[in-house]
Amino acid sequence: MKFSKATNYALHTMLFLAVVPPNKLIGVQQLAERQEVSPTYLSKILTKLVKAGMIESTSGANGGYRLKRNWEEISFLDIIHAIEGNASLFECDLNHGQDCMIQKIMVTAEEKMEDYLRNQKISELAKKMTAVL
Amino acid sequence: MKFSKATNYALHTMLFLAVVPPNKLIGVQQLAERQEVSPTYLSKILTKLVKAGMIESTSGANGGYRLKRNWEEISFLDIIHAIEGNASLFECDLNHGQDCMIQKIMVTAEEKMEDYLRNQKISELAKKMTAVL
DNA sequence: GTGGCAGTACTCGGATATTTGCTGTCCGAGTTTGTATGG
DNA sequence: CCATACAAACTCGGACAGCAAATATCCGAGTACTGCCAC
Repeated sequence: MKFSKATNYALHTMLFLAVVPPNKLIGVQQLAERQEVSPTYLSKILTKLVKAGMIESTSGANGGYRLKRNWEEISFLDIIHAIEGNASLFECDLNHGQDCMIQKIMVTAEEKMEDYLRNQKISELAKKMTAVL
Repeated sequence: MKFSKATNYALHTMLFLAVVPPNKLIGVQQLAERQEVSPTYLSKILTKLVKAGMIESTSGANGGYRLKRNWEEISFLDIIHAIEGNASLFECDLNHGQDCMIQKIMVTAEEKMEDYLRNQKISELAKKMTAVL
């Protein structure tokens, strides 16, 4: 029970793209160097973010990634779901009569966390970061 | 990022022990049958609960497990921590200057979930279960 | 100078290790209860 | 009738096997920019 490193890379990449001048293309190389990760592995993570519609890529020389429009609405939860999937954190597959009370409590707990993460926007954090500089 | 099956087994076992007449010893066999799990595997999980001081075991014939005193205070969070450990769900091991804002947000989110689970006592749930019967 | 051509710098995607943690099994050892056996 | 021995029913703990997911690497293919060269 732990968030994967991939999620961490995805969050940091999104934050970086949000801080950098918008519409500027950033290559995987540069993103990977900042996080000390192999470019090929990071690119697989970014592919998920592309498919989730959060960023877009342009190939070829001087290519790279950048945020898509309405990126300001993207929350932490969106990014986490894009990487980890949308499945519930807890699933009771025991077949004990009625629906599982334990399951219900666990799902409710999970929702508490998600509620918070849904309100944490990458754009808000980016604003705070630039203010410090 | 998922809760392990072991956590599910632990929660169900604790709930069962809380519903059954107190001080009665229940063998691993019986507990394992109810959850369709191999007794040897379940015993490993129960060992963790013993070390966490939630239940106690007596060996030998007619031996088994039972709850310890002050079990009524045991929360879902206690059980989860006993099985999954106390480490934070999210750890940013990148060395990027100051402490990581992303890490802070993730930890706060985690605490939202934990706050809820800390208030869910096994004894409360057991009370509800018996009321239904 | 301008149109094509090759080289370069990228991303994309699939295939494939490597590692790690969860799940599960096996077995020997210790412990308690119950039973049988022998004096 | 009592004591001792033995068997049965347990838990305990370590060692180990299997498996799936996360992590990471490699490589071929496609794509866009740049510069060069011939006409």
